[in-house]
Amino acid sequence: DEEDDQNDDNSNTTAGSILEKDLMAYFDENLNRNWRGREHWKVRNFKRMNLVTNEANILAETQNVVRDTTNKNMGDDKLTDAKKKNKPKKVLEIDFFQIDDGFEDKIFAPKGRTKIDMPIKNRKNDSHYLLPDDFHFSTERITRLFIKPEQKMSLFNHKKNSRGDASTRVFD
Amino acid sequence: MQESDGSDINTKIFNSVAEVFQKAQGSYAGHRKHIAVLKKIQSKAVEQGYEDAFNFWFDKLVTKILPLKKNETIGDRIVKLVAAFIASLDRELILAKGQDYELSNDEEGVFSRFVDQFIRHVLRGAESPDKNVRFRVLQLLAVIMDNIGEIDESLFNLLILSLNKRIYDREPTVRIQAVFCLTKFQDEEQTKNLTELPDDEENYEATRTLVASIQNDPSAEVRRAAMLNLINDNNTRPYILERARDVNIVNRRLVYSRILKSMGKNSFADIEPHIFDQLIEWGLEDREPSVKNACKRLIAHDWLNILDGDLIELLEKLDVARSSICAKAIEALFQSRPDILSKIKFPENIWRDFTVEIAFLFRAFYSYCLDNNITEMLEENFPEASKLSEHLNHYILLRYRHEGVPNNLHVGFDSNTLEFIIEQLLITAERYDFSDEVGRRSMLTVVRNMLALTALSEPLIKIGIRVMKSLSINEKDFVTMAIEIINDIRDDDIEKQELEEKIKSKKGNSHKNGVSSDGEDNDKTNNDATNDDEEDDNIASFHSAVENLVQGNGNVSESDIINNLPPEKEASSETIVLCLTRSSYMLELVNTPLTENILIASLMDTLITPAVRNTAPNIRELGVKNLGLCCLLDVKLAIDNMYILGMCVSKGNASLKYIALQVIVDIFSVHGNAVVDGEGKVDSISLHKIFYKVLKNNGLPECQVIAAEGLCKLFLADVFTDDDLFETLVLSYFSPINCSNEALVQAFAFCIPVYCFSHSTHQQRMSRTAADILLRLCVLWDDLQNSAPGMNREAMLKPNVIFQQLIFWTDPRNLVNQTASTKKDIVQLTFLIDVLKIFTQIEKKEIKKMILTNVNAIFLSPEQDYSTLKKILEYSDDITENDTLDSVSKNALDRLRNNLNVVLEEINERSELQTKDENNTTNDQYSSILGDSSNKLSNGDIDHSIGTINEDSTDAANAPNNSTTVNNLQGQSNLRKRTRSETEQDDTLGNSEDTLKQNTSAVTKDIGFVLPEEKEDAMSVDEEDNDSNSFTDI
DNA sequence: CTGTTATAGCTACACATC
DNA sequence: GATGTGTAGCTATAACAG
Repeated sequence: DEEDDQNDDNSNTTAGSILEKDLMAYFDENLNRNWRGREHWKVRNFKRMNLVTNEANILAETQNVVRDTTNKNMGDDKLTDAKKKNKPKKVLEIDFFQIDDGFEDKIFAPKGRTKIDMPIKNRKNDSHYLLPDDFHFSTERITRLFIKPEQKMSLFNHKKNSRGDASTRVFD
Repeated sequence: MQESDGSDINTKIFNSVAEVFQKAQGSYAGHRKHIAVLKKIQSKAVEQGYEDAFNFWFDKLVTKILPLKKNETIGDRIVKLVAAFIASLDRELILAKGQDYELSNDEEGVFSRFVDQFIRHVLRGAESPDKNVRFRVLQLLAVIMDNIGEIDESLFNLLILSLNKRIYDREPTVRIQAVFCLTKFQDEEQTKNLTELPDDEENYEATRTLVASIQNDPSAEVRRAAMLNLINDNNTRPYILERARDVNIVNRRLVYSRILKSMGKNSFADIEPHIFDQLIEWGLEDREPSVKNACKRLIAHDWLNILDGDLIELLEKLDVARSSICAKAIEALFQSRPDILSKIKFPENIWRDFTVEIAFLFRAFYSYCLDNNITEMLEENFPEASKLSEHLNHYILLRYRHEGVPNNLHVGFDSNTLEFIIEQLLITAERYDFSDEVGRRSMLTVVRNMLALTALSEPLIKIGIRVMKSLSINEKDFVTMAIEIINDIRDDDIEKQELEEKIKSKKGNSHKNGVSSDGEDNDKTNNDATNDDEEDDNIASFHSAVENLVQGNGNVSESDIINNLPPEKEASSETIVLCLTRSSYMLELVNTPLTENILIASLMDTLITPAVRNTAPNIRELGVKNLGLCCLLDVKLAIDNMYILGMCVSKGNASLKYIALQVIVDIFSVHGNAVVDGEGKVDSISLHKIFYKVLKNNGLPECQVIAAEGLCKLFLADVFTDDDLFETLVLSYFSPINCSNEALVQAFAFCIPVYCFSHSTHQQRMSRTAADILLRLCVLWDDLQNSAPGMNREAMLKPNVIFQQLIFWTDPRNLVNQTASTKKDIVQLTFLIDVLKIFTQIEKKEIKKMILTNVNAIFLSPEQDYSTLKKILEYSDDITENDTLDSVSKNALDRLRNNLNVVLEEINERSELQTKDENNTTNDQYSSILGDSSNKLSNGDIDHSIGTINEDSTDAANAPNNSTTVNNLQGQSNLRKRTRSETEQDDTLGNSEDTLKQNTSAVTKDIGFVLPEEKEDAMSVDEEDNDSNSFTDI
């Protein structure tokens, strides 16, 4: 616990120094696939930031790695086992000489009540399975001012300064 | 024929064919031989009068492979064998016919009977309940389709009917094969009918069916099959090419890597220009790198090769003058083909003969070299600045004056071409090396005089001003020059008006009072001609000005301009627009505060303020934009104008709203909250209300987007921190009334996660509001499901998905600022507590289930606060006891409770372990700080207290709060339990006095959210909307 | 250089299974 | 309808021939 305490302090100091542009790139990268929003987002976990390199994280990560590798080894064994079981089962051969009377009846059986057609509602789709227009929202876009695009606001690292002021900067 | 002989031969045929099949299933190796054998068996059978027997047994044996599932190698081999056999027979026949052989034994008849029987046979399985059979049947048909020769009409009809049924098979694999079959039945006639005949359910034309599939089939692979096999002509091409926006990545990529590539040179001629542009833009802007790369490769590799490396020709095809995406295209080109860079040369002799393509290449090449620091190329290819300015001047004169320049070379140049060339040169000039003073001065002269031309197009004004900025010594110099140009334009106009008035009054013409130029138009026979005259005048003054400047009399001092008092007459509205356009582009580049910029202050008085008050909408909008730009330079000015800007948003028409809203957001972005709430300032609440109003008004979707994007910015910057406003923001993301506003949805899809994950205070705000958001949306969804059939029920996400979203947004593991304490973060837990708290307000079993089944997505960890976890457990127990749940929900809830117990157990174990290990020292310390932990000291509490002593501000702020809220919650929970049971009893009696009822009624109000006529306060979380309407007065 | 072939590795999508 | 497994269709890299 004491270590945790220590690490907390470290993280607080290092975390503040993440560069704004790295943060912007981070969000742009991670939200690239989710641009359509709504039903199109996937629970894909955000790629964890590897920008912060404080002791706590290294510690935590190494611990995870240790656990992971042990797990992986176990899992690997299981996987390979499973694969070995699966692979040899493909020794199928048909005896074309064996023709019993009824075999065609099964194959050409009437569909009966089995549903072999697509539901009607799936046969037409107004979207035509096309993507919507892409408005390309990005950190670049939301940091620049509407009427003065050359001027960018600094969104992520303003916290330390003063609240309620977006402290704009000008990049030449 | 004797029976014994007959059955003997019959058996023989069966055995022979079966033997072939038996061997052929093992490998592809002997297929050639097998086919020869089969042919031999067949011809022998025919000879002996046993044609039917062969057909019978062949078909029967094929039947055996029909149940084999897709990709079963045995099945595939036999299918191949059949295909190869039939193809071989067909080929033989064609060959024989071609060489006019006498067909001795009716081979043609044998073949067509064989095919006929085979197809009829396999079609028996076309509607088999076994999907594998259906797949194999269609697969067999597909592979023989090319080689079936002529089939009779009844079979043809049967086949077409079957295929048109199977195109709607349940299984995608079957449909894919059906598509393959149908592609063989296309012809030109059908594609014509595509556009000429109306849609018809009973129309079984293959092309029409395929077009329906390419657009409507849910399976990407089916659409892909249709795309790649649909006949490619003028009628079908749009359907194929629109797949460049297919939701499936592979399909999109194939448009570039296959379709367009195979079209080769025809791509340029056969595709309509606007579609062509669109394709390139879609490709180069695609979110998927693989699609983007496919498009880049198409342009930079395939197309350039087709054109023998002729870059200029490629640029012609890309239509550089019209298409804005070309800059990206050529950048990709330079990147992937560095070899062509060295081949690009701009010799002196082509300088006066630029085409749009050369001009574009010139500018793109320059930018690329500059961006990539290829200095040797820069020195080699680009002239000194004074030369550049000369050339620029040459094209400016060509465009804006018709005489005095040798015309013969440029007879074909229209004004658009020239303007494009000028623009390219100016873009180059903006980043040119002007270290040579003579060059700088001459370019400055050219640009200043260009900007004085009243006929100058807006893009040229924009880039001209930018060039002037880059040429200026400092910002003050820049502003001085720009304002001088603006004043000159205005003064000239007024002078001209006065002159004309004199002439008119001399003529005794009565209609002079009509507002200036509008009246003038009547007198002019040809508007263009007059403009040109005017232009010639300008060019004359342009020349004299050049003279002056070259002689060094150029710069007018600041005081000169200020002393040049504004004339009393007003400039014409056209002139005002010219001035405002120039000033806005100037102001966009200015950063020094207004207090140090007296000239701009004067511009405010003479130009901008009157423009804002002007009645002409376009002038007023430009005025507001200019005003906004000035406000960005000065807080005081911003404060003074907040009210008027608010009025513009609340009372103005759509386009005024649109610009004023942007201005307000930008002002907040720059000045923060300093512009509101104070002596003589606008109330921030009133401004919030404006945002609510715009956000809710789906009649103006563009404004909604600005409001949403703007609010997100301001929340991100922590300028705005109001929970209710934030809640409204999130609600509008999920609201069904906004489902068709793509830009809005995308803005939120980007901004909300950025907000939640950028800071823990942001995530806490989401956590605080999330439960209420969820509740409101659940009610809304329920209502939507029960609404009139006309409503689109898909317009809204299901509550379970919304809940998942909210869980994701409140997950502390997604924060960017990952620290060791992240694991202890309880933001998500407090959200869950709130959800469990409002759980009883949800009435529908269906919705309860959707909530509970997702409850386990919450992140639990023994690092988290003990009492909070405990609280969740208590709520869960409460629900289990008092609610009748279906088994799925119950299981989910039990799992949550189980997990909670495990975690709590672990915390207990750890703390016990710790107390043993650490000999009480630290614990004593902390317990004395905690003071009240009378029950077993838990590790969670310790962690928490550490957080409190730490300087971690958020923890410090939250710790006490959380514990109190938790306590309150418990109280409320008990209270609520009672209320709830009472409610259940009272429900039938219609008692509506308790708080719960109040809540529901509040919620019912929100149903108006869906119904446009009642939408007024539907979305707004803000309760009293009607009190202070600061912006509706006046 | 350009194009082909072989190889391994990757990811979004499809399929199977419960 | 959520899950895990399988696979199509690349992408990258190298070696090699033309």
